[in-house]
Amino acid sequence: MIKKEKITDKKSALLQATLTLVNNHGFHNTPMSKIAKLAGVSPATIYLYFENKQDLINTLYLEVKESFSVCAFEGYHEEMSVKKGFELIWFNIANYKLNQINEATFLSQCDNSPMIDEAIRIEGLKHLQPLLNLWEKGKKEGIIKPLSDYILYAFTIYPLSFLLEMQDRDIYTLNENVKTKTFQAAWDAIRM
Amino acid sequence: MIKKEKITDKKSALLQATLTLVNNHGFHNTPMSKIAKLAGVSPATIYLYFENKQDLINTLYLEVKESFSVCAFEGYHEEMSVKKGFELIWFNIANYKLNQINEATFLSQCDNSPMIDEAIRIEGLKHLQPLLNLWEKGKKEGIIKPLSDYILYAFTIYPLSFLLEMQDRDIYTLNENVKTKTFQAAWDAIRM
Amino acid sequence: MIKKEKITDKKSALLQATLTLVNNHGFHNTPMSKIAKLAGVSPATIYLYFENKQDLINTLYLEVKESFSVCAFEGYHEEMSVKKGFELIWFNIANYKLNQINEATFLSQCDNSPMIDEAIRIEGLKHLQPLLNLWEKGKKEGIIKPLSDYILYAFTIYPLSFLLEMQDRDIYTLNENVKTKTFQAAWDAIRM
Amino acid sequence: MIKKEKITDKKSALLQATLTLVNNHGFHNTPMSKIAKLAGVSPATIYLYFENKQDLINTLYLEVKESFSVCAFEGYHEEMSVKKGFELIWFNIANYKLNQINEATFLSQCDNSPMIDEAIRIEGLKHLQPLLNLWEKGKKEGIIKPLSDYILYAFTIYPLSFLLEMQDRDIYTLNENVKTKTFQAAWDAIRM
DNA sequence: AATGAATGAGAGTTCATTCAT
DNA sequence: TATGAATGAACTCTCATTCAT
Repeated sequence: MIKKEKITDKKSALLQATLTLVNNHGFHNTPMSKIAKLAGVSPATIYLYFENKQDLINTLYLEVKESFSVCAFEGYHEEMSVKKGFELIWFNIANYKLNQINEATFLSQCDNSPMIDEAIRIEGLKHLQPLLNLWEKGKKEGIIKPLSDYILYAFTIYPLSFLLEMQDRDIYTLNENVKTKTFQAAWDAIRM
Repeated sequence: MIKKEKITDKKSALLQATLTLVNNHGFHNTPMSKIAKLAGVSPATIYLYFENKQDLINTLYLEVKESFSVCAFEGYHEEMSVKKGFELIWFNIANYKLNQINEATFLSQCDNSPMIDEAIRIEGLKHLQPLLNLWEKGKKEGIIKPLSDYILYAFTIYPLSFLLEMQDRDIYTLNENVKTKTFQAAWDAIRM
Repeated sequence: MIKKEKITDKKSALLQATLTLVNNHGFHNTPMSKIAKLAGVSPATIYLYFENKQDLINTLYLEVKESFSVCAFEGYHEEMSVKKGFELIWFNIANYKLNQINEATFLSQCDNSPMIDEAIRIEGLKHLQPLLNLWEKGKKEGIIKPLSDYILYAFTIYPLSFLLEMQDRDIYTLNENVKTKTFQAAWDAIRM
Repeated sequence: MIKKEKITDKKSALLQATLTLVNNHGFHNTPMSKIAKLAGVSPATIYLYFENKQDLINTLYLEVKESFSVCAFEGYHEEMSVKKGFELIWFNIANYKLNQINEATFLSQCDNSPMIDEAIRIEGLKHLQPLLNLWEKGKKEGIIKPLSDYILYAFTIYPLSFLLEMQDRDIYTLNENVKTKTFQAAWDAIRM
């Protein structure tokens, strides 16, 4: 029992260290040696838990993406109305991005660079399916504009990445009041 | 005169080579030696025109950003109505992003990574001033929602980066008809 | 008793694994971890039976060399005539090299590389003493050319290593008929 | 001109250093860093002249093999009688192996290990063709035993490798007189 | 006796940058 | 101005060996 916990300890210490360092310096400016040092292990130890640097990043990506998805759809069920459902999901995502800053920043970096293997990236995309289903329903009901999912995503969820980045750089911070107004913009963009 | 042209030749050959290589392989997978080879010069020559790799990237970034700005505001003058002005600028930017794919991809890469020095990035932002002025006017006239410029940007211009990336990866392509509908989404997001 | 057998079990499993792996991948491409895995034990266990990698190899070398010697002189007794005795030993060795391919290949590899400690190598040579005695007798009787044992060895036994290697690489295989003719060559080389 | 000589200088210094170190410590105990040090250059410089360690070894192998072939067939022409031709070649090779000890030892090591790529090894074999032709002629004339070239090689040329090794280890040295007698053994092995 | 986890030392290789010409 | 040659520093990754259990 103690043993297993310890193992998990080291593996997650490594993942955590990677998250921090990649966020602050980028993938290519994060040598394995620094990850090891921050995690408090020897560089060689990394290779007990991960095949190589790419595998380490991929694993971290999928793990964070998973935690993101869980947050994104928390409290959501398919019987909800389109608007209510979308509102719930949007705020879930917004809160994740603006509160879990480290994780969100990391996902942003990954999604905007060839740092993650294409196959892994695609695997990570599956998590959004419920949102796509919701949009489908909304389009059928004439509530949402008949646009490609890519466009709907681009004008509702993707903008949050920009706001996250602004917040991360201490340029601009959203408070709760503004967040509600921002949701209105997102909803106006895609509603009929 | 001839001499100066020649110099310019080499410098811009280097910038062009950098653009191509960074786009295709990323900043850290683009060694100076390859840039030199593609530009047809010796690695040492790069250092006659640029201080170091970072300076080369910064210079390229500012140059491309400048060309982007010129496009963005082509045909625009401050007497235009808010809606007309915004429409013009939005389509200018959309066309730039979807047609000048190389330049746009490069800007996207830079804006989404710590590859560009913060100071330089801020300098690049100044170019958008006319758009910010337009929004200011729109807000005063009650045409545009009273939101921070960052939010307005996030929900109108920034989404184009996502669509550019989709197009770049051959996942989704916008035709003219859809582009018009997409503009509608952007406008709906920020109009009162 | 059971205990001792078990120990022997593990030790010989390790030796066997080493033989296989070194034959297939060479000394330096055979990590201790792979030896352990193939033998079904932990890497640390190796060090209960052997001081280090070098000791493991040395031990294996001497063991195989011993089995080789047993084969080489099977059925031989000093009362035999020089020719008969030499013929017996030569065929014994030839059959060993061409049939016990794994062991023979391993010996060949060891003998042709600085992989084995010099002291150990010399110890392994002692096993050939009966053959050297036979040659001594042959020289005295005027049946065998008065050449150094090194030369006699070089032109009778050593060539078999080359043929073994050819066979190992599927380049050339000796059948029984050719083997007899080959013995004739060996004998002609050293007989008066 | 000076420049080209310098280039050749460094490349051949590297090849020479490799020869020495591989001879003394084996391929896998010869790190690139030591090769560089012995050649008086930086490790990175090696990669200006060779693709990687394997390429360095391959190049050296082919170069030495070439010099060996030149020696082996010096003074030989196809009009010679079988015996005279064989004698010439055999002594050429013997002298090479016993005098150019470094080169010969290196070739021996390469030929007896998977250190050289198979394709390169095959390329190196072509050099022996004149000897094979000579044997063919000898077999037709009924002067040489009708045995496979592999066997003829094993009992005439290959034994020299053993003697070379003995000499290299200061165990046994051939003088001119003995060398002649040794030739007799080689010739007796394959003549009718 | 036996182990899985852990590691320090070192391997091959790359690259931004410099220097002699 | 322009260069090809050269390099020191740093990278990722491997492995013989050890240690706590």
